[in-house]
Amino acid sequence: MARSNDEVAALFREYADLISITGGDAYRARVYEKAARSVGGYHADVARLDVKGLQEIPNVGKSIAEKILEYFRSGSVSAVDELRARIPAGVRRLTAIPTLGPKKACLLYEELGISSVEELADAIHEERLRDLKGFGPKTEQNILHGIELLQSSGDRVLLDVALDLADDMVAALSRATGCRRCAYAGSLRRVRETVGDIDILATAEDSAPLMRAFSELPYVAEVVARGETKTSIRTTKGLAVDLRVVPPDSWGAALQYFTGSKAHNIRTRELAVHHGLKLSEYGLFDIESGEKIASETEEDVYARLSLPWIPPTLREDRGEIEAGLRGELPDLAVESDIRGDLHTHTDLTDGLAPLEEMVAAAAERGYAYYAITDHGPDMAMQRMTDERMLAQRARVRELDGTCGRGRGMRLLHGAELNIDPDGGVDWPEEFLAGFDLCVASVHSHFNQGREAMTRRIVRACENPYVNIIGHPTTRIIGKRPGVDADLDAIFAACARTGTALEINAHPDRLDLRDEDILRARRYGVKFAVDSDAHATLHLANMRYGVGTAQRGWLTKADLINAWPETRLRRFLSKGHKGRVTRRSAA
DNA sequence: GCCGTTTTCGGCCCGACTGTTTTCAGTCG
Repeated sequence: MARSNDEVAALFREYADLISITGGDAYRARVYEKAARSVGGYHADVARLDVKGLQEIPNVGKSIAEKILEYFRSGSVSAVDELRARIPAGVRRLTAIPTLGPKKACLLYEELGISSVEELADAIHEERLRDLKGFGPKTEQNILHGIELLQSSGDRVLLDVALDLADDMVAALSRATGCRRCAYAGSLRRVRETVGDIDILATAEDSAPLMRAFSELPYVAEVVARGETKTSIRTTKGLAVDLRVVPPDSWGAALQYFTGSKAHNIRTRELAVHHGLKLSEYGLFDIESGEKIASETEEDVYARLSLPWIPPTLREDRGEIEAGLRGELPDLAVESDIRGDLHTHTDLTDGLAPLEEMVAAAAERGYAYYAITDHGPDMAMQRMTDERMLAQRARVRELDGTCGRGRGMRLLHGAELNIDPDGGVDWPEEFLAGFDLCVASVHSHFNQGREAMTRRIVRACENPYVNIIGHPTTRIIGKRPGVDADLDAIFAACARTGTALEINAHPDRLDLRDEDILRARRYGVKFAVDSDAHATLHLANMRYGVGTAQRGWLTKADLINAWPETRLRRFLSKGHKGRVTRRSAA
């Protein structure tokens, strides 16, 4: 079930689209888009706010506040219903076709009555678009091609896939003649969990050799647009990539511009206007004199807008501009702050590498501590027994303090428990007390009702030996939605019981996701960024988890695995004695 | 329809590329 904020956001996005399609005031449409974003990202449940509370949400004024109230009172908003009655839903769907926007969609509907993607394809084949103003043969082709792309759903790709490709492209372009600097920007630099297209930025006096090198990369399937400063291609796997080339002294302004997000850029450009300046990818200019004020580095550009440099992971217009102006940007956690990984597996259960190899690989990463957390017996196929677990523990104790910097890497013996449908876990408390820490996760029965699922996870938090809720929503990006649970109730339970929420760093999961982290931190919850590694190579996924933590505005104080070992052990004791004694004995 | 260290009314981000338009509108990011 969607959060009520998400329902309202979707409604306003639809309303904004309908306003555009019906040729309504473009500024009004934009206001609804902005309100949709603000509501979607707002921490409090809009269903529980009154007019006054609603108007405290940015971009929500009296009129929009009243529409929100109307929605929760009657289940619909009459203004939206009126436009829906005028424009079939299929017309809005037309605007999902690349190169086809609201204006063309409106014309197609009004002149030809076209109200679905299928009807549009038929109309083109029957040559019925021929005498429509603004539609030529090339437009027809582009629409047909766009429909193909839409139907083969040029989906967003996962962060790790896009990053590998981008690294490769940047390396290739950096070798091209005349390339001064080259880097990827866009959502990839902001470490979004999926990437719709890759933006690459380069500087050169002459762009031609770079554009040529770009078009000739081996995995280019199609050159979509080709200009002097911008070339767009589509890869053989359907991923869109843009290359922008600007003069060398525009590097900072261009990097700022192409890193986005769109909403963040709009805010920074508005800020520029308030300073009597104009901001573009070429620099920050004085409007009156046309003089260039800043352009060489991002720091320069932000500084002239009275802002500190804003880390790319924060650039989503989620309050970073306001925080920057107040000098209150968080000191974000970085990968080198991570002192250890608290959720990893070995070949004792479903991991690929033996304990010794995992420990050696962890030591290689310079960790101060490292936890081994294989599955408990509830995951029947793993054939875990008390004996096997205790034997592993003995071996972990032997290896403890034999690896890493100065042989000082401490090993923690833990388990990844399974949270059963009632909220119970694999072992009784007596046995759990022997572990240094326990991660507990949902692995089955994903479709329990919201209440039962919430109760289930809250009960796991209340277990005195459960320290971390692993991949809290169990979503798999693009494949399985997160469980339906009252996350706010779970966040409150975590804060109350001293249970950390995991930020699972596997690029398929990234669970919790950034928006939920933003909400959870308001409850005072602590987090653990874990790789959930099942092989030595997976330990390096930590970078994606840290990026996600940054997108959730977390500092190292928020991450239990960025804490010194003593502080971590105290947290793991959850206020009871058992675990703390083991620690002091060690 | 929202918003305010230029404003409670009059603004509202900026530029590139494409296609069809002989001067610019539409779309995109």
